Amino acid sequence: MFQAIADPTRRSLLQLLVDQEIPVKDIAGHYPMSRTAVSKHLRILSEAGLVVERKVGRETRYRLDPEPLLELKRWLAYYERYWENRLQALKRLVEADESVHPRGE
Amino acid sequence: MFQAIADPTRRSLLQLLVDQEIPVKDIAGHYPMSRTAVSKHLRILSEAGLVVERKVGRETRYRLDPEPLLELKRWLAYYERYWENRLQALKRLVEADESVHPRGE
DNA sequence: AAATTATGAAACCATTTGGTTTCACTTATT
DNA sequence: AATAAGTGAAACCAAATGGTTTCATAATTT
Repeated sequence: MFQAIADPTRRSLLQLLVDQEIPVKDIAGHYPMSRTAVSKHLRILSEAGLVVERKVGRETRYRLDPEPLLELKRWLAYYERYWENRLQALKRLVEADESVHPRGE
Repeated sequence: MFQAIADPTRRSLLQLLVDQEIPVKDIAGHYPMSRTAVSKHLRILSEAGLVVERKVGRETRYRLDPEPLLELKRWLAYYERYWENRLQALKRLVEADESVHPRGE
């Protein structure tokens, strides 16, 4: 999953597929690379579960499945409190300084 | 940044440096690879701003700087509403089903 | 039935990545 | 002053990555 979203093209694909189901040909139209290359990116996203494919006639349509991003959210939540600590420490510094140099002085 | 956290060793390093400042030698002790390899991972994290280095005598100590993860949080927030939509859709389905098969039946 | 369209698989290629070993350099320690 | 310790830079290597082109196959259109 982390690997899947590491590539900028793939992140762009996720955004494109956010609430539409699009066939490979049309997806590829948005990118400067070959259709095959796009197809390979889609496969990687699919293996990460970030995208769902559905065959309709001779085309394969893809759409976003954001569910695996929950893992990322959990991972991130772990660090969130640390940067909150940092921000709070900063805030305390600012406030301490204000008691010495009150606003409007 | 996305690239930096794509590697499992580097994610592990972030966790290790969460609230300690540790010299390279000690960091490397936690990993099966060479000190040089760990050092290269640390450099990548450092370039992404996820880690801060400080030279103390002959050693270089590292600690986490979670600030760049804010970008990840923002990226994630964009998709958050989509999976919330999905969860709500699921919830509606379950509730609709319960009106047909009430609980305790 | 023949031609066209949409696609993935395969073979290939250059570059990046994650690792190694060796070496030089700076900072302790004895 | 000599030795040891902590580190990064450099050269090197195998494997992974992101791309290409070509080909086979299945579905659609004519």
